[in-house]
Amino acid sequence: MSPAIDILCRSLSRRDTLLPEEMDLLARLSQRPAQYAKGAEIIAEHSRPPASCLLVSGFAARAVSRANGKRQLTALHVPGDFVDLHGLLLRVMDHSVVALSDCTVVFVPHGELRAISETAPHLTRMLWLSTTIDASIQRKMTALLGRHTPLQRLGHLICELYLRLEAVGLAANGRFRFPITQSELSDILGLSLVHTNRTVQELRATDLVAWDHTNVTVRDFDALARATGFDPTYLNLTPEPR
Amino acid sequence: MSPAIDILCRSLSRRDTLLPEEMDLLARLSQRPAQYAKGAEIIAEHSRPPASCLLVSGFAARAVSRANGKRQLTALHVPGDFVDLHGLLLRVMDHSVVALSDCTVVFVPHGELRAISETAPHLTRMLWLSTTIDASIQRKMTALLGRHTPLQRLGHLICELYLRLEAVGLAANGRFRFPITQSELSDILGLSLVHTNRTVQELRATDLVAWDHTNVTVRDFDALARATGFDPTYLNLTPEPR
DNA sequence: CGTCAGATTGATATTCATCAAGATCGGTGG
DNA sequence: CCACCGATCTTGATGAATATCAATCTGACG
Repeated sequence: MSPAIDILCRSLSRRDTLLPEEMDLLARLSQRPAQYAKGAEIIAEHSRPPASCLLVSGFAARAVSRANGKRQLTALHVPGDFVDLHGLLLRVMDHSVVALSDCTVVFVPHGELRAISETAPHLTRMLWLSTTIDASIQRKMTALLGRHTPLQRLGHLICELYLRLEAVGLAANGRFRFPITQSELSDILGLSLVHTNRTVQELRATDLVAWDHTNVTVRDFDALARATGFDPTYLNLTPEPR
Repeated sequence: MSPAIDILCRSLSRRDTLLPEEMDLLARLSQRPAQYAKGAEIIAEHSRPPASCLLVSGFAARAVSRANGKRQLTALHVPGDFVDLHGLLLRVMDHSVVALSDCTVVFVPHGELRAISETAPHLTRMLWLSTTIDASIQRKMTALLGRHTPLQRLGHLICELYLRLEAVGLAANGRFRFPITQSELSDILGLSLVHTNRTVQELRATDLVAWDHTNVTVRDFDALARATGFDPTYLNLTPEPR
């Protein structure tokens, strides 16, 4: 099995059992691999992609740019995320997808995904599920931006990322690589660069998290979760019949 | 056909053609009707609903409440919205749904929706689509809270609501009913009540919108859209093969 | 007429953005 | 090896945006 499908299966299997024949269907999908350097645009806003992009390694984000030069990163993606699976249904991209680090992706043609939706109901629901989990995360982001302090937003983001990365085997013992600049972080948190810097320092001062440039170490996950109101329900990391 | 299924079909048909036999499948779904008074909780956070809620009349919202008493309304729902269709896959609610006005809803059992997903691929994609449009709207909300001024958030919300209500026949000639208190509005916009009040006044002062308690009149939609950066792409109101 | 929810206003405190400099660090050419 | 450079991080100072507090106003309704 290709690394791309392997990590996708790992991600989906955390939510419900995938049958061998379902994994097989996934393994037989066409894959057009591609590499993007940090900062590159993977999918352009307003484009009509003919294939969906599965992130295999690196960090990517959905981005909305404004006329005044401001930018909001509305979602952060980790390996195993089927970043624009929804493009299968939405057709026209209402945002762009950018590489926050060097990224490896594969593109899977919409036609073949649609074929799965015609013939494999449970696997279709698993793909549907993956878009609804994305939506759950998005909802949480909305609540964070609306009613949480900068420190809570940042701490919550760290908790979330840790669990998401752990689910695909990319984090353990409280540690994960997070190669992101504070400027990009400010576009996620909806803050100015200066304020983001001060918030990172504030988080460090709590001693709950150590953050040395590209490595984040969560020293006390439970305390961090408590302090930021983190409740992992929305990540749906419990296997359920779907 | 029941009013519930009628309005659902009207909403879906704006996105792609529904075949008569697909409408038929929807019409044969069991419906448990229910009424909720303004302020009532329709679905509780952390519950495991056995059915999904279709909003037939009135306004509802997803709500996330915080320990400190603050509340964020992460999404606004209008008639025709299948408010918690995603509950079919997510199982456990990570937020509550509340009635912002008196509401009529019907509940459709998950078992029957799952049956559709087993036998009617295109209709399944249409339901999937409806959850991804919800997600698009949520993404937009995130961008609004992160990088837009209060006045832009409010104006953008008005533009969006107008088009969504028009799509199901509940708005015309720039007018629609919007029975919401400024306190609730502040929970949508992520602002304090006082600041929300001043923002509403600021919007009125532009003369682009008249707002007399429960009736909103958009005087110049294009100008309002321009001023708030509104681009309707994300609402997917164009029919496409899905 | 009294009451109550919602809208509005003014005053003040806090948070956050912006502006303008430095400091740090890895890489690169001489 | 060293001087330089650009990207990133950090700091201080200032002003604008927003929250909070405390009234007051308004209209619907018993």
